[in-house]
Parts: sequence; structure tokens; C-alpha cells
Amino acid sequence: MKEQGIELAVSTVIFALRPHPRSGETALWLPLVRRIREPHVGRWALPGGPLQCDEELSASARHTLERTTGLTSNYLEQLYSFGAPDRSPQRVVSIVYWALVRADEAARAIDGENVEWFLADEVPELAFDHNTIVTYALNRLRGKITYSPIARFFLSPEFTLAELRAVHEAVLRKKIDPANFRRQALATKTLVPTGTVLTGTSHRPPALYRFQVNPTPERLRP
Amino acid sequence: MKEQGIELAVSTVIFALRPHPRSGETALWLPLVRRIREPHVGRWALPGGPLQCDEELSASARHTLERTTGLTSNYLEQLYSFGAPDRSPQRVVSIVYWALVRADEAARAIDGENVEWFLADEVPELAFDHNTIVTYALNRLRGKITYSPIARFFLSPEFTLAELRAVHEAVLRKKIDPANFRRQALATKTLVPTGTVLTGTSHRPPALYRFQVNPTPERLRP
DNA sequence: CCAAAAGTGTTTAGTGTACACCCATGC
DNA sequence: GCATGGGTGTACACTAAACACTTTTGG
Repeated sequence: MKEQGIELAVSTVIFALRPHPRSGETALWLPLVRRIREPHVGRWALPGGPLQCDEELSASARHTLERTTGLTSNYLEQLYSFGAPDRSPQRVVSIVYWALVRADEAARAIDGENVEWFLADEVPELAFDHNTIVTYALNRLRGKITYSPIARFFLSPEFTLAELRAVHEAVLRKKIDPANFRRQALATKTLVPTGTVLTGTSHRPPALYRFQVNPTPERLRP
Repeated sequence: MKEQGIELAVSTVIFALRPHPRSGETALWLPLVRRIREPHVGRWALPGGPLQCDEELSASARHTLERTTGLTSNYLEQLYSFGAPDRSPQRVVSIVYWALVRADEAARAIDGENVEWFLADEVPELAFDHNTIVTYALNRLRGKITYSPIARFFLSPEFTLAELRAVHEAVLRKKIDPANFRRQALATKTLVPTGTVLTGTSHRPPALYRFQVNPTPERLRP
């Protein structure tokens, strides 16, 4: 009944939006770390590390995020736990989290010696089963953004509806009707107009919004 | 960077349908195990055990299921991983699975010395954070059954639409319009009429169905 | 005035829900 | 015939999508 020899690691899939190098349009990126130890030396892998004794699982993921990118995230969620016995000679069980980083923050991320950002849809062949994990995380992100207001975690506190829509379009990689998107976004009642508009555009100035900080829980409504 | 002292366990929330002892209606049940060791000796807890070196995570969950109930399951899915540092003096990280067991099988489950079945909505105060886990699993089951055809895993291969509906009603604890349920169930195209009916009822004999074994994937359709 | 994006209105198809009604069986 | 659940039809409200149209800015 010994379980000796099983290593427990926490990895994190970190998503951020940046311009696509060729088309210039906003696209999904994620940072990877080059392995400097066997197995899979030289291969790119998800950032992560062994779980510390006194560390929350989510704290470990947050530390990885901070260590590899110098950034913090407003959104961190557990993705899945992977642990096929054949992942490597020394068996490793990985508890994987995913995080969203704001675009303005991601722009000033520090790229360490062995850290590099890749287009989420063009990652190279990774170490271990990390390609599977990235695909899994992408599916979760694309699924969740359609029914949950997580797009906000890619944005600054104040934003226009066009910016919010651009996040959805970049993640889902498809054009969205601006008129219908506006109505659906406003129908959620989570958006609050700031009363100000964004000037300096070469067209009609769009209104600025922020997300509701404390929406009244249903059980407390009159 | 040592992670020594962290124990990795796999637990399983096992759901089955049985008659409610008071109302007689079908209700959700789950088996719990009485702890025979510190910490929390005497308390009820989710069945589980340490992960073996050469064991798949899901295999460990399946073994737990077999060991505690003598049953097998057609549906097993990873739920979440829990691991707050204060869960016990000896830190334990639990990877939790959930499983569905067919009603006819559950009826002949073996109840071991320290195993007892409880109504899913009336579990006692459990060891560790297992109450949280049970609530989490219940939410997942109730959420998933509304958009995924998992109700089938509670049923025998052949069943009537009334039986399928009864599963939904028992899990969600609410009455469902039979006419609308029928239409929605048939609209999924996953149900195949066997051509036979169930006789012996005191009313019009209902048609029997089975679930489509190999629905043609979309990419293969002409 | 023109271009461009913000923002509004309208039409259409589809879907979930409530409920009236007929059907087939045992008693 | 009658009770009971199986099974069908239908009207209504709500939602998503497509798209025409008006508004407001910079140049």
C-alpha cells in the first residue's frame, strides 16, 4: 500500500491576448518554459513545479504564474489532474490550473531566459502530455467564455463594448455581430456604464463600461 | 523544494438510485465508509485510498468502487482535486472521481462491515472536507444530467421513457412534463426504439428503447 | 459631405413550456 | 365503461440570428 515515488506537481496554463505577428489581429498566447532537466530536456513545457508542503494548490499555481511571467492574474481555476503511470520514468501526477492575464499586463511581462510566449493554436510539440493539456484548456476557455462573463479578466477595469467583443472574437476566432453582442452583454445586467465615453477615435465615441462589483445575490433581493 | 510528506489519495463519490425509505419514491444514494484510523476515527468518509505506483488515476477510482460496493460502473469521471494544507496533520491531496451505478446492480450491492448507504441529500457530518466534496459532486451531477445523456448509466440497457424520466426527476427532485420530456429525449437522436413494448402494466404498454451504441460522428456523415 | 464605428429597431426561425386531447391497456 | 399512464397536437413566450437603419464623431 506504499505510494512512494509519486511526485505531485502543479502546472498552469496561462492565457493572454496579444496582437498576432502576421495578421495583427488580437490572438491568444501562452508562455512555455524550456526544460533544462531530463526527461525531455530542451522541449517546451507548461510552467509549474512540485507542490510545497504548506501550500494551497491554487497558491502553487499562482506562484508559478508569478515566477515565470512576473504577472498576477485575476482569474485562476483548476482545470484537471493528469497522471498516467507512463508519463515518465519517475511518475508525476500533475494538478493543472488555468489563468487569464490582462492584455495591458501581458504587454509588460518579463520573458525569462527559458520562457517564451507562443500562439495558443500553434504550440510546438511539448514535453510529457502537455499538448493534450493545452488542448483541454483551450476547449475549457472557449466553452466557458460563451456562458460565463470571464472575458472581463482579459480587460482593464473600464472598457468599451467593442473591446469586450474583440476578446470574444479573439478567443473563439470568429466574427460576432456587434448589434446582437451588445444586447446580450447588456442583458446579463453585469455591465455598468461609467457615464463617460472614449474620445480620440475617428468615429462616434463609444461608451465606457465596468463590470458590476457586487451584484446582489438572488436570495437577498426583495 | 522537497514535497515529502504529501500523500496522494483517490476518492470516489458513488451515486445510485434506490427507493426512498419514507416516501418510497426513487432517490439518490451514495455509500460511505466508516474510518477506522485517525484522524477522524469513527466518522463517515468517502471511499478511497492511496494511489498505487503503477495505477491510472481512473483505475484507482474504479478499484475503490469495486472494493467498497462489489459493483462496477459504466460511468466514471474526474470531479476535482482537493488539498488544503490543513486537511489533517499528515497532508493529503485527494483526486476525486464520481461514478454512476445502475439501479438493478445497486440493489445487490454488498454492504461491507464499515460501509453504509446514505441519502445523497442527508449525509451526516463527514471526515475531512468530504461534505464539501459531496455537495460539489451533487451539483455536477445535477448540472450534467440536464445537458448530457448520462441518465442512461442509471438504467438497464432497455427502458421506457417513463423510466428515463423518473431518473431525471429523482436526480433533480422535481416533476417533469412527460410530453415535453419525450419530445426532447427523442430529439437527441440517441434513443432507438426496440420495437417491443413492456406488458404487464395496468394501462397502455409503453415502448422500450435502448441508447444508440455508435452514433455516426458528424465528420463521417455524407 | 464622407467614412466608420456606435447604437437602435425589426423580422424570422427556433426552442422550451404549459396544457388540451386522444390512445391502448387492465380491471 | 372507467381509470391510468402512454403518446400527439398546439398555442404562447422567449431567445438567437440576420440585417436594415439612424447617430455621432474625425477628417
